[in-house]
Amino acid sequence: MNPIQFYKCLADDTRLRTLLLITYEEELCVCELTTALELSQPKISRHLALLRSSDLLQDRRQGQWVFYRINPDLSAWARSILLDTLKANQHFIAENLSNLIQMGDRPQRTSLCC
Amino acid sequence: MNPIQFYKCLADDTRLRTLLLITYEEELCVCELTTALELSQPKISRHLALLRSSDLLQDRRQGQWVFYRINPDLSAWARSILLDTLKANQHFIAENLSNLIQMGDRPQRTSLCC
DNA sequence: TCATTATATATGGAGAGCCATATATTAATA
DNA sequence: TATTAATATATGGCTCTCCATATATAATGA
Repeated sequence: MNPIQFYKCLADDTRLRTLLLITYEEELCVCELTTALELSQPKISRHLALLRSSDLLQDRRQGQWVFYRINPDLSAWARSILLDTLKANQHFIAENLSNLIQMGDRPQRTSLCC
Repeated sequence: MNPIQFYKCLADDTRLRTLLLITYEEELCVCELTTALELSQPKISRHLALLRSSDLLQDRRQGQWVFYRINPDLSAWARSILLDTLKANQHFIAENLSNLIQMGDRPQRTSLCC
């Protein structure tokens, strides 16, 4: 992971919040992110596309929903930095997490095992 | 330290190299940076001014030279991220460090103590 | 099964604002 | 006067955003 490209991804409000929320929640779909961030769906989708094409995020479709998670192949140091940033800045996404918790009708994840 | 502002500072080639070089060398002056990065002096100065006004760097004048170092009041998490980024990306600044080592007439630091 | 409609997500194109750079000049120190 | 560094200005390019539209899946009814 090229550090410049990595930090360009983190240097935008929408993208950093998205990355920290996904780091915290492990996996989120587009409609959950639009609710948490209170932003339009095309805007979210655009930034998700950038994060996907930069190999920071991985997506999987489940029915009508597309879920995003941190790319498991992302460099260890980059993953560490996301975690450290989250730990030191939990207040930064507090309101977004609150929006998420209050959201009704969150899509069910199909369990990946068992 | 606001994480967005912090990552905007890191999301530029000149600035990230500057920050990592200073993290490694502890303190560098503008003319050393121009040699290490092979860039024009106004370009370096402009980025240094941004890093200073964002409270990532601290400057001190010694004679005709101005030395920059990481602001000791920078948040611990932000300093950690600079260190971790350096550790994981030493190759990224290898050529710049090599330029610095080969530089003749590097200004003498007056020792701060003793 | 087929057609229709609704929901979820992605993308093309255009406009606006921001940022990095180059050049020229000024300031400060020796 | 020479060296080092900072700043002012103009310009080009990039990126964020918005709107409209396209695509994909699901649900409903005939």
